[in-house]
This record gives sequence, structure tokens and C-alpha cells, in this order.
Amino acid sequence: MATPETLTPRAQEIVDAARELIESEGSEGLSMRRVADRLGIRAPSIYKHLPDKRALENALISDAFEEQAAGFAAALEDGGDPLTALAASYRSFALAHPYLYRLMTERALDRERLVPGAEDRAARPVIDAMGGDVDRARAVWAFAHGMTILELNGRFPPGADLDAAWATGLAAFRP
Amino acid sequence: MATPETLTPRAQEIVDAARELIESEGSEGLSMRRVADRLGIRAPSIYKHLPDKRALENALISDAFEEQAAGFAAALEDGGDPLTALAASYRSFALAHPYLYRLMTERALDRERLVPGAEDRAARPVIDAMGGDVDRARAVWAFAHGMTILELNGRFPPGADLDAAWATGLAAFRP
DNA sequence: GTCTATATCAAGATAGAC
DNA sequence: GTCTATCTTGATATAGAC
Repeated sequence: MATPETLTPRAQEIVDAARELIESEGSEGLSMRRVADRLGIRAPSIYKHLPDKRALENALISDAFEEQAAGFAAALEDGGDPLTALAASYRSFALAHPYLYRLMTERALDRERLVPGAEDRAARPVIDAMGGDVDRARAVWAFAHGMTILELNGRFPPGADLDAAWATGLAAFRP
Repeated sequence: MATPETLTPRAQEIVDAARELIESEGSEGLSMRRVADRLGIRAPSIYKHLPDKRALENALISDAFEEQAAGFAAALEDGGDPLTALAASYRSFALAHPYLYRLMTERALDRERLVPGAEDRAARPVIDAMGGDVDRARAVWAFAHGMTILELNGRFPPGADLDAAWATGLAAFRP
């Protein structure tokens, strides 16, 4: 068996501390030592509650997918164009949690050890908004991720009008 | 003065060794120590030729932009749809040099220390292909980068038809 | 142009005592 | 549940001799 899907209360406290840490210090700062510091314990103690660092990251990523899915649902409730609503929600989630967003996208998912269905629940609204066309959904996702990560990475030229680029791209993907 | 735009012959040899290293080992493996190993010298010796690691990376990134620009020019020569040609060239460059591509995109450019104009020469063909519309050019670039980096990062679901997603996205951006 | 020695810092993880 | 002690590995960079 891999990581249990339900964490012990103490393991959850550790994950919560890790979340606070990654939000404030960035993912380079996410070390077992620093998570432990935040809890007032020593790093080796963490291993009594979680098998390894990857388990900690998987818990953060699973939570992030659930929050992304909840954000999508809230955005769609307001009515209006679904694609516009989803895109705004996607971008604002990433800008609000830049290091968490990087953690979600910078490498292959450890799918067998994530909370089952979390990834799908986040992806579903996008596929639905594209009328069930997965190729089109992947293309829009790539556009949104590209805009988002290039913004987070500071790769656009200074002064670039990102709102305009978003609007242009989204218009292209609308039927 | 920052880094000179022309490197001494020995500095160029170091950059060449770094390029071989990043191609074969990845950018996590790009350390001063390992570059030195490849040349049969010790890491501190590198600092007599290049001021710091960033200078080494900047030389790699500048070269990469020039190669990307050359690839674009070659792709456009064959005639056919420019956007399709540029996209194919973009993707194949990244897949052929994945770690170099990551280095180019994973953080803000150190623009004052890059070879002047290298970034612009790579961006120009894309802007031209979008009829000079920079917002549209940035949107297409974001789509291409998103497709590319999600592929390199192994983030698409297993079995996803990436050629189809590329085609769908490019079609959306065509006038 | 290269060397040794060193400073400084940090990481993930395990063994075994308490 | 937590501890100390430790292993192993790695990084960028500087001083100063040769």
C-alpha cells in the first residue's frame, strides 16, 4: 500500500504546516527541516507520521486540486461566459498560491498516491466548457498554463499587457 | 560593466562543456563542479574565466535564442503555413533540448547580461506571423509554451493525443 | 591557468535511545 | 511521539599558493 488517503491528525498538522510554509517561503523552502521548525519539532520526527517528502507534497497537491475545483464551481455559479469565468478563476488561484501552483505543474503527478479523483474533479469543468472535446480542453489548458506560468516566472517583457493577451487567446478558443 | 558579450576562448570552452552537460544530464546537474569535471579541472578554476554561475547560464540561454531563431528561419523557408511551421520548429527545439528549454523559460531573463537582441530575434518571426499583433503573438506563445512544458513535465494524462491538441489550438489562432 | 583548503550552507533520510 | 547523532551528498564561492 502506498500512502493512506486519510491522514492521521498529527500527519494533517504537518501537512498544514507545510502549506503555510510553501505559501510564505516558496517551494525551494519546503524542506523537512523547515516544516519541522514550524511545528517546534525536529525533522526526523516527521518520518514517524509520513513516509517521505513526496507524501507531504502529494497531500498538498491533492488539496490544491480540490481548491481549484471549488473555485471553478464558484466561478460558474455567477453565470456569464463559462470559459471566461474558468480562466479568471484559474489565473487568480495561481497568482494567489504561486508556489503551490508550481508544485502542481512542474513535474509528473504521482497519480497512484494522490487523493483519488481530485485531478479529475479539477479538470472536469474545463472539459465540459469545451463541450466534451478533450483535445480542445487540453489546448485551452495549455494556453492558460502558458499565460500563468510565464507570468509567474517573469518571462513576459516588462510592460506587456497580459489582460489583453488573455482576452485575445480566450476569444480564439470560443466557438 | 556586466559580462562581456564576447567570451575569451577558454570561457567559451567552459560554456561548451556546460552545454554538453545540460544536454545529457539535465539542469539540476549543471553545477560548477560537474562542468569542471568535464574539463578535467577543479570548480574554483572556472571563476578565473567567468564571474559566476549566472554568466554561464546566460551564455547558454543566449545561444539557445540564436538557435531557436535559426530554426524558425529554416522552417519558414519551406513555404506553407507560417504558424504551423513555427509551431513545429518550436516544439521540436524544446523536445531536442529539454533542459536548455527549461533554463530559457523557468525564470526571469537576466536581460542586461544576455547577448543583445538574441531574445528579440527569436520572438520576431512569431510577431510577424501574427501580423504584428503582439497580444496575439503572446497568446500563441503562451499556448505553445503551455503545450511544450506540460509535455516535458509529463503532466498530460497517459495516452493524451498531443498532436491533436496542438492542431486544435493552432487552428483556433489562425485568422 | 590551476591548484588546495576552506567557508558556508543545505538537503533527505535512518538508527536507536528515551 | 520525539529526540540526538549520524550518514551521505551536494551546492556556490573565496583566499592565496604555485
